[in-house]
Amino acid sequence: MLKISRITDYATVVMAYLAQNPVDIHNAKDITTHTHIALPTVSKILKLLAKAELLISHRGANGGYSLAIEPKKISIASIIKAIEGDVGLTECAHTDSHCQIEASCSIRGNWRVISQIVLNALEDISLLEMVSPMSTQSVSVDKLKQALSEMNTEQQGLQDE
Amino acid sequence: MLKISRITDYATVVMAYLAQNPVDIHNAKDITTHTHIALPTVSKILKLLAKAELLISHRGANGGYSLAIEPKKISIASIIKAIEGDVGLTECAHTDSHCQIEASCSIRGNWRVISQIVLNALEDISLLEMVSPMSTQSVSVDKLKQALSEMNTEQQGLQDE
DNA sequence: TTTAAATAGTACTATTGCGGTCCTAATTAT
DNA sequence: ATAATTAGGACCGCAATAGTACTATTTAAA
Ligand code: FES
Ligand code: FES
Repeated sequence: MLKISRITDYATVVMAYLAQNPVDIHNAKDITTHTHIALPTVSKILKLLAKAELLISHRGANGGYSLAIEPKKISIASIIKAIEGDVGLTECAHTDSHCQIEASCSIRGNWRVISQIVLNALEDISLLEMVSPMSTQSVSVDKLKQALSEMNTEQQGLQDE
Repeated sequence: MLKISRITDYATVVMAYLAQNPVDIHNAKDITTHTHIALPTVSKILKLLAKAELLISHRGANGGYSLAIEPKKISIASIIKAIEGDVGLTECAHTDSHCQIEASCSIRGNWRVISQIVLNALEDISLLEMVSPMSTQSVSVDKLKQALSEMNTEQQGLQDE
């Protein structure tokens, strides 16, 4: 259903929590108690985030994790990528796809473009924004829509030539 | 991995095929042979699309399906919705969510907003565009990105007040 | 130097969701 | 009447995912 896996969702929760104290080091247990996500799950998430270099891990006693860069510079897209690997909206859009109907499919390329558009949208939302509440009926959406329709008409022109 | 289910992907293929002959009535068998998607699967997809009123079904002998409205007016988002029901990027973003950490989760609202943004992007891509090839490195992406970053800085302002 | 606290890495299981199939009823042109 | 179709479910098996557990490694502190 065009959705992100739950673990990824949890990852954003964890990151959001850490973003509230960007400097401090938090260990897994601490994060568990504050986010109410099961300890093993938190642990798993933290490892993935560290591997993706969004977090810095501090091993040994008094260890834990801290943000690698400031919340403003961390995009939602980067968190998603950290957990889910490379993202494509459709199965077939991936490079190594072996879709059965691939031969007679004319829209694969287009899905790639669309994936990019969505990714770009997520790339431009930072963790910082995630922490503070967004305005639900923000002007932004209208603005976005306008930009998109402009882009569409332009493309239309390209296609017609 | 932030992906659309394969059936939805197939649905776009079916719709794209129909869009090439917007007037004609095609039955399931015809569509199967042209798209190379298995017959039962095609059948299933067609039913869903008809239920969502994207297609008109003609029952009985010589029956089949035809587009309910012109390709230009059919958005990718509407196709996705037809197959996958209401869309939300995260599990919890749905109304009837019973996420365990719901109580202590501060970002649920924001995920709703983000879902909306993505949806809007898909809302503005029509089936017509899906049929003709999009330019892969289109100017549009840059334009979109620009619009988004503008929107971000504006929001930043809102938050700081 | 020893101990305890913490992460790294990996392997495992259970469950859910999804893709795909099939069957019966209802409808309609011939 | 008959044949061709869609409507609407029920159904199953697989694969991906969520969640757990265990061992090795690292490091601060006693
Ligand atoms: S649907 Fe698989 S390649 Fe187009
Ligand atoms: S993660 Fe479920 S409500 Fe926020």
